[in-house]
Amino acid sequence: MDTSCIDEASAESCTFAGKVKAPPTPLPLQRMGSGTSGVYDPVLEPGTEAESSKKLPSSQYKGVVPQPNGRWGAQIYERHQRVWLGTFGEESEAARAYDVAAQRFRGRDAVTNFKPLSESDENGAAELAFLASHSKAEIVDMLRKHTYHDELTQSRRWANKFSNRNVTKLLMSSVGPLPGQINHQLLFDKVVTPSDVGKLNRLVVPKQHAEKNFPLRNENIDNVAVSKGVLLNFEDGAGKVWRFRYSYWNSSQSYVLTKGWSRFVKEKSLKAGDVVSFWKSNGPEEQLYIGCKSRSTLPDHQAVPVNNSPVVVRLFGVDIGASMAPQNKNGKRVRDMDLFPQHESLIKKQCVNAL
DNA sequence: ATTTGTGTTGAA
DNA sequence: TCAACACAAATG
Repeated sequence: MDTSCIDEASAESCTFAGKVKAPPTPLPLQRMGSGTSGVYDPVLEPGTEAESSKKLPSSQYKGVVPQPNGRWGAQIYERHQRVWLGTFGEESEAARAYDVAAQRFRGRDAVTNFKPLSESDENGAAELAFLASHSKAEIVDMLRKHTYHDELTQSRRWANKFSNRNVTKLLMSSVGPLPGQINHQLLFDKVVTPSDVGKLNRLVVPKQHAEKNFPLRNENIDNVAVSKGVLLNFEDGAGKVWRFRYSYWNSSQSYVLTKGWSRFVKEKSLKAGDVVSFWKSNGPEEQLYIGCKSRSTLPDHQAVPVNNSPVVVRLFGVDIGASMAPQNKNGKRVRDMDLFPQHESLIKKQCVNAL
């Protein structure tokens, strides 16, 4: 594959790098793209296309394409590249495969063919958690091998032994709350500065995010904004609650987390450049969460690399860290996940398992 | 011999 | 981003 497009950094520059098709190939010209060409639905319909070995019947579903042999292929696009999701006998089956991929790749607001998963529904929540606990590559692999349903069912087995709340915590401890996708909404990330982890014992909360997410009741006394500050509780991935004093510093005109912050920095071994993330639960409780990762935001939390807490490793019944062995239960060969190179192997430090 | 799924392109 | 088309690579 195009290994030149492995990480975000080279994203743009690699678009077609190293693959330069010599001459734009003077192809047999006139070839139209999308089926919008003329009319395609009218006459040729189900079953009757037998005679037409010409045009393949386009699918009514998104992400589904016809195969020469009458079967259906599913595909989804990710950063200018097609990710093949496999072939299926039923058009709707391919459509469902697309839906699964779409929700894993694009989150809750992905456009789907059928009813999207809902966290409000018991099974929906379980499936979302399942999706969240597997890398894109793993999900795609399951779809291509048609083992998604089985694996999902299997995961529900052990999941039932835990309360939803605990499952949520465990998931967070392994991959983080999955911004915008599952039960927690990402409020914002901040790459901590040297002073955020230095002797000042405070974290500057970007004004924009502070005012939007952490409203501070400022009583205006005599035209002077006065704020006593408040205590905010944040839960980390391990379920530990951190209490920080949150206030506004007139001197520097900035919002800060002070008392309690240094302990967090110390325990998580936060270093300048690491990323601290803040989430809130979607429910009515409005619980706040905090987590951190080393270095810049990972594009896709992905399968958690190397140092997982042993607890997590056992959790999913699959080896999260070392992408599943390149072979499924059927013992069939798997064209390994050099599929989408991505950047699943970035190494993280303490922050990860501390999450 | 078939089927999968990649290469490519035009359109949105 | 997406799907249509052609056809080479992968499978049985």
